[in-house]
Amino acid sequence: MASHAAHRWAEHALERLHSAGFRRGGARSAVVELLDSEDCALTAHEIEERLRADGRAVARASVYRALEQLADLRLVGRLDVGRGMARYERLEPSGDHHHHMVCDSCGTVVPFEDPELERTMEQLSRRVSFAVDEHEVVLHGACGDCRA
Amino acid sequence: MASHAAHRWAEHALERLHSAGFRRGGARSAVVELLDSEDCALTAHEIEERLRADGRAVARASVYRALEQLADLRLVGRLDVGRGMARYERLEPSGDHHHHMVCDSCGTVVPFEDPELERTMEQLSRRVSFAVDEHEVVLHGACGDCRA
DNA sequence: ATACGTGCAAAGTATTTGCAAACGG
DNA sequence: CCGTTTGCAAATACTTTGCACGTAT
Repeated sequence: MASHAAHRWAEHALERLHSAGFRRGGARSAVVELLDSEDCALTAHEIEERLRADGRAVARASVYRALEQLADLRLVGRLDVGRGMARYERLEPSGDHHHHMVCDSCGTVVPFEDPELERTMEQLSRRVSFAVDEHEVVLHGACGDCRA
Repeated sequence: MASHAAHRWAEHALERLHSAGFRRGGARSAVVELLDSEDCALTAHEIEERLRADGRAVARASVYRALEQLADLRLVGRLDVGRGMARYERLEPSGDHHHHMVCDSCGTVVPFEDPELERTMEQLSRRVSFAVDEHEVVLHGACGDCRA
């Protein structure tokens, strides 16, 4: 899965955690490694599940704690697609990011990128009264399979 | 507050509920009236609170049940801005809608409209693999007060 | 009169927190 | 060694559900 750029995000993240004064514990590192290997947002439950499947079981509380710390350092993004549970994914230091489509019948979450959308959001951000530092776009609808 | 168009949304909603086979109960009607008088998304808790303040106390469960029914009929929209609780607001039959800016330090939610954004979203919706029937845009950042 | 609607209390789910034991630096 | 990190279990917060009673039609 992790076929992405030069120095993996995991390295960057662990480094940044270290420089922020965090020690290198097993649970947190496992969460970082897992997020590095996934290209789209996972729920805390999915993260716990996959770590257990990989033989690196980590307590649920530790997953949440790691995600909170990572989110505070802006190393991961928290995403809400309206199914009662938050999703988390790594944030590229480059600022590169995607948005999400959610199938309201089966729940599948699919990422998409759109430069035109980014351009519009950029301009919009300058026009509004808030100091915007992040934006989130979610499309709701039916995926290919569910249109049948 | 409710200074909006011709026949109020409340009438439209109650009518539609009726034609969908729902009886005109007190709790649900109170929720409909309240949503009619508010121009932006409220949490279930805020709705319960305001109804109580208005002397029309409604059980929490009834608030949730009413909101679910209204959402199913697409009379209200459910919105998640990432603070652990859902927000609800009326949906105009015309399709007119706004999006939201969330202040990450104080939690304030402020609505905004942007025709250019709508145009972009419209085009984007035709370009993707899903059959999109709704979209949601959330800007995160700092409101005027919190930038101090 | 007969279902549907409502309130209350209890059950669920997702997430957070307290605490003692394990561990990194 | 000492303070951080972790796991476990209990606590919280929001939302849903079961049931008995009230109410609209």
